[in-house]
Amino acid sequence: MLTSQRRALISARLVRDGQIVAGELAQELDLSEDTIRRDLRDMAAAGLLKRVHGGALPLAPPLPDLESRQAMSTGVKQRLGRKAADLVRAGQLIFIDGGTTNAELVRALPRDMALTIATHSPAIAALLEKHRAEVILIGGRLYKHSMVSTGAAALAAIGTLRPDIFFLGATAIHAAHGLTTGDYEEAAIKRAIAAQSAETIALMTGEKFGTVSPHHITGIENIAALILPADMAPDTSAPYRQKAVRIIEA
Amino acid sequence: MLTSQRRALISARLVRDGQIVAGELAQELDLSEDTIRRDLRDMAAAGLLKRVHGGALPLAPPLPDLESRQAMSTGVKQRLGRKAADLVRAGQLIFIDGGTTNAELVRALPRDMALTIATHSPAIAALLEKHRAEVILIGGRLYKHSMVSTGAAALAAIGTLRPDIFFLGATAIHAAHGLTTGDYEEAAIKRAIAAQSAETIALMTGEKFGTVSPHHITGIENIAALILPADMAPDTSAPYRQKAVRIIEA
DNA sequence: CTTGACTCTGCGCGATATTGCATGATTTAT
DNA sequence: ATAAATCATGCAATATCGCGCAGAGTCAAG
Repeated sequence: MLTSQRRALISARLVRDGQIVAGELAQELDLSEDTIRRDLRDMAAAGLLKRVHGGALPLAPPLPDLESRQAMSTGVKQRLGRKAADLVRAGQLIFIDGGTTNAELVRALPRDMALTIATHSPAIAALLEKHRAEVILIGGRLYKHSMVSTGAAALAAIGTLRPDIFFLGATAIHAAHGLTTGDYEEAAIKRAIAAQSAETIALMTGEKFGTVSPHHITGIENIAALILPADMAPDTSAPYRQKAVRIIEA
Repeated sequence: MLTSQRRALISARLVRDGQIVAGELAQELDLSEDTIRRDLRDMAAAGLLKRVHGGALPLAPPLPDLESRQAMSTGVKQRLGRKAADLVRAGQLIFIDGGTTNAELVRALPRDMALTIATHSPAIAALLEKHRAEVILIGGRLYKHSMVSTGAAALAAIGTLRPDIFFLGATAIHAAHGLTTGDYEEAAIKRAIAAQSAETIALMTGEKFGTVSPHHITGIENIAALILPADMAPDTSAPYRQKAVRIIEA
């Protein structure tokens, strides 16, 4: 790869991602970090970017929305959300759990798709304003930590639904202990939704693998598909591949 | 995440939220609280914010924010919302209708007040995340235009509540025709909530006065208080003053 | 064809920066 | 008044940095 090509790529990435992380780019291009650092140093001297510890930033900050979203490194979650959206078919009733990863799923859903979407997360419901889909909001007492409806009212409302797909978010996943979360009520709700649904699909970011939280949701064998980042360590994801779960890499 | 990005995020949050809570931000960014504290300490030393126990505050009241908000003509809604918030007492159960004016009411509510707040608006519910109040979310089919729960499920859930105050939003208000709105289901829901509540308080911006929408909610005589802008034409508000309604000017 | 100047790249090294944890002090809430 | 939360500090582990050096490739003059 030519130097000028590489520098053009750096400029393009700054526009696209709003940031450059020297170590990541070196690994991606199979170059030493020194080379990237030299590029960044030179380009900073040429006034093309702002050098910071760990990488570089654009001289003028990008759009506020883009900034805040990518600052929180939602790239992984975006990829998971897109893969999940690919599994949805027109006419289905899908249930979407709370959480920022599932929010990315909503953002990835085509706005004009004919769907019925149920959720117990007000944040997810609010995101669906511009979508054509019919939205069923599950009410109840809001559990403050994860901001989803819980309690008897929520359980009763869920009992009337038979979703085709339940997109599940959990706090932790472990080969032996399955999917777990931190709150008793929250776990009960997720269990109830999963029991009503034809299939449950879990979206999990890498740091959750191999960890366990106090309250059990369901075993891995009850998950129809597990969506996880493609760049995970192979031995981390190996136990789940053996459990005959469908693995989707994003 | 790059350090300088994180600090930029902190600055952005200070403008947006008017405060930083160290523990919350640490959890959200998956960092130790020490790192956030160090950021706040350094930024305070650099004169970018004011360090306080538990987090940080902006140095000066965020003028640009206020400016841009009022440029979007939400200034009136903010004033209405503040006056409405003044009517709330600790320990009460209040029901908050949907809409941007009621969103300002939520923003004006003290975050640490002991309350139970019911709402059928996912947007209002999402705003209450940082509040100490218990939140009861009314579920149902989301009516897309105003993004509130409607239908039998919502009506049933409302029937179990006896709110002290219902903060009502409506599309139109007229001395003879009372409060009206554009959707049949929405009107039915608002009627049901008002019927359950000890008192109903309406927040109305100036342009709604003297107008009528197709579906009737309730008459002016059933409104305990009407909060309206102070800078309205006197003859516009005169008919409502004569109806023995309590008028609160904001 | 050979040689030398030049550039680019990767590696090693010591210096610096960042982060998380432990500890004891301080503040806040109940 | 007591418990819990928050804080500052020191320390150790890790990441990143800048610099010098050497090998590989390029190019042009000899």
